[in-house]
Amino acid sequence: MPRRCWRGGHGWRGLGCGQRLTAPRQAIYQALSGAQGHLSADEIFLRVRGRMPGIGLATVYRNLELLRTGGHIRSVDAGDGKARYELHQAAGGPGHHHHLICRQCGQVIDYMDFEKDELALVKKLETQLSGKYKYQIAEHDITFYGTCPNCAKRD
Amino acid sequence: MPRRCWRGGHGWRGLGCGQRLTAPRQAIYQALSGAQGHLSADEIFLRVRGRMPGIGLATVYRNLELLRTGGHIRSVDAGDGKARYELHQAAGGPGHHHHLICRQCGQVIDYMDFEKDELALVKKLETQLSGKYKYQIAEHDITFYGTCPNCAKRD
DNA sequence: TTCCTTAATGTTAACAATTCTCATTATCAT
DNA sequence: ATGATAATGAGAATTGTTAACATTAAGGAA
Ligand SMILES: [Mn+2]
Ligand SMILES: [Mn+2]
Ligand SMILES: [Zn+2]
Ligand SMILES: [Zn+2]
Repeated sequence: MPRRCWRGGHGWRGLGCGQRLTAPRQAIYQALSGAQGHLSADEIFLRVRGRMPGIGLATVYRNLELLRTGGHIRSVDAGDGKARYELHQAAGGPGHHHHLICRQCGQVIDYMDFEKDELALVKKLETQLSGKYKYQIAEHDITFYGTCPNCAKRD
Repeated sequence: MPRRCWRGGHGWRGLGCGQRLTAPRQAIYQALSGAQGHLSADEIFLRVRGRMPGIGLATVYRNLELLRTGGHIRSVDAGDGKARYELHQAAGGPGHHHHLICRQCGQVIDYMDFEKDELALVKKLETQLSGKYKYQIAEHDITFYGTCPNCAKRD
């Protein structure tokens, strides 16, 4: 008979029952926690490999997916063909924010300049859309695209 | 000496100087124009190949990129690993709208329920961000993610 | 502690979307 | 019509990501 697990042995919030707290997993989490977000899988791989030479790239991908579905991190598309990751607020990341992305160099800026207005509109839209299209809305994303001052210079 | 081109020979808005109006290019544009948006490169490829059996997939990719940088189309990430494309408003597409995407099946819904409120907020944000970060902001994207009624049923 | 189940790992091959190479074709300014 | 060269089609190559599989090790039970 399959033994049920009533309390997770380790204390990591979001790591479900049966999921183990391994060294690579912690290292990948710390890599994201250390640098401020928007790292790609291979950037994380290189950083972790500094302290843990034997780690495999597949392990990085596997754990990023696990952390993502576990709600610890979210992925960001900077338009350079590779997924980028950042810590969620609840996992020690920055607060709720949105992105300003340079179409030429891919720079990603976190901004939080909206306060109440934005939140109010988002709430209203969520209610309206949820009712009209019968969607259960889980999250939203607001992104502005443009040219950063650096790229504007050599244009 | 390189001859300069003062007026494009053909009349296609957005096709720059030196760019030629070829049959594949027109067919790809029409494929997007015919079906209502959110087609992937290989979906476009298959449709165009119906009327133009010799076309190559690389040609589709090349022209999608050209149409995109020319401002005729924009790409949408539905989360299924392949880029999807839709006509811009000015190119005969639907009006300015945003997206509601199902995380499970990838369905993309165009919505336009926002009217003035949203536009006002976006304008305000654009001004504020542009000033604060010295970005030239070209476009924005607002997307809500969730579960469509179909996927919610078999959950 | 020791044992056992099985989640997780590292290596490697496989994959799918996209881009590149290059010889050939076709557009269009002259 | 002609010539310069943008664009094409065929296929190989590249890239980000996932799958297979034999091996290791986390952590609950005894
Ligand atoms: Mn961010
Ligand atoms: Mn759309
Ligand atoms: Zn830039
Ligand atoms: Zn769905």
